[in-house]
Amino acid sequence: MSRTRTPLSRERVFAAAVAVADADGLAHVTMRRVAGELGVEAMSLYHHVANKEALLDGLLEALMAEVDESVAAVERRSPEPDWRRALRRRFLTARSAMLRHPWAPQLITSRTSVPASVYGYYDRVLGTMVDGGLSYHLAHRGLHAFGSMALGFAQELFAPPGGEDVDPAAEEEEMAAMAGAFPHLAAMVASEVHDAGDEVLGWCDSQTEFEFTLDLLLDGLERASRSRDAR
Amino acid sequence: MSRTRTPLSRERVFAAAVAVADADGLAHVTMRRVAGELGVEAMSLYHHVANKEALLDGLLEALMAEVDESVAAVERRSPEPDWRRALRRRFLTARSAMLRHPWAPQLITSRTSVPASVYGYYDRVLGTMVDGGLSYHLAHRGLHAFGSMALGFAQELFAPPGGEDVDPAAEEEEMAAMAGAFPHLAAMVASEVHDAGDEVLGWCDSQTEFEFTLDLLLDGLERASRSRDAR
DNA sequence: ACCTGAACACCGTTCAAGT
DNA sequence: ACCTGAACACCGTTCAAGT
Repeated sequence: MSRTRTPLSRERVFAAAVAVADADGLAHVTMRRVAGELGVEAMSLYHHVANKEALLDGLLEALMAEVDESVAAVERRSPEPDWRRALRRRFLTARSAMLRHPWAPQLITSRTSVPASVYGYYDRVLGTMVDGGLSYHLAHRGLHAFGSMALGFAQELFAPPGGEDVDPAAEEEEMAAMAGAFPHLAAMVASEVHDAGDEVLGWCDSQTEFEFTLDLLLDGLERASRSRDAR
Repeated sequence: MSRTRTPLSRERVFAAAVAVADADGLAHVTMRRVAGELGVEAMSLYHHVANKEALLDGLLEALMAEVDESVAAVERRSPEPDWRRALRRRFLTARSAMLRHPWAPQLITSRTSVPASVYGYYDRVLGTMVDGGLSYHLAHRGLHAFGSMALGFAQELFAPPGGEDVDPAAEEEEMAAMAGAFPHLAAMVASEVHDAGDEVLGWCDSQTEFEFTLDLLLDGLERASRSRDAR
């Protein structure tokens, strides 16, 4: 039994946190559980992270590192001079990275302070807009307009982030109640399902919706840039 | 000491939950704390709500009831036939209601299933678009594009929902680090502060940004509607 | 220096017991 | 029918103690 005790480190702690979140969802990322993943007691973690907040900050840092890598890889392969196309592709790349970690949106929205890695990412987004000819004023508005879309996810109210336990029975029940109580939604579902021929619960193609909204914002920003500077 | 024990009820429980959230933030909305607010033991709550999830669902229902009231009051006072102006005003009314409860965004994004009251609200938003001449297909895209903006809040990454404890020292420190490490963000802040003459931390007018993004989306939807149906 | 056991003050929730 | 006390299995965190 040569239990070669690899010494703990911040990196190992954060990697374990990612593993737990991927496997069981964000709610299971507890000091005790992450420690268990490393074959150690909960209290040992406190030698490497100040407290649970710091653990979650590190979890977000690890996630952003993965996003940054994905984005950099794509942009190295084929540089894109047009700012709109560059941002579009970058956000969709971020999205594909985020989709591998369905707990990401909930983690980001729960953080009260944004770690440096997120600032770094947004700094590059801003740089792309300014290099593309947008004023700082309009680029600033662009940052706000994109919001979390820059990181690859929209505020999807009817398709929650997931990662936690989703009750399909409750969802079914909601759908049934919906048909009776909400005439416009029911008519819309009927109309869209008719066009798509898809099954009822799969009719929202969030990838398509994401791209549609993104293009609405990109087009609007460019139009504002071409006419006069906004406001 | 005539402790006139008003009997518990779902309504009283949810109202107490709102009071706790308003006073101390969402994290303090616990079974024990809400019960304490009502002068009762935690276990008594279980006679009126199934569990904590149900308590949070009720909290959201109470919030939506307030939003619905605000919106209905405005729309009774002065009906608005134009769908864009109607939605714009409705979302801004929702926003002013949400701003009274800074814990609202976090509550909504944390919910894994959306309660009926939210469906009702979105059903009316959809109805407004369809009555305004948008196809169900485009109106569906509109619902996704608005996302949480329909409820009055954007995914503000650099101005977190708040309600919980915010550490001003840490924020100060982040700002200082930003200036050195993130050239584009630093230049943007400098440029915007110069134009506005405002203090450093107050330069993001989220009301203005919210309206700008909202108009970008409304304009884009109308343009898509006027040309041909999207996609 | 790094890890740990026991302890503290909290959680949500169950269950048998009170009125 | 409605409320409760004690208990259980969890949290994050502190602190004195081990190696």
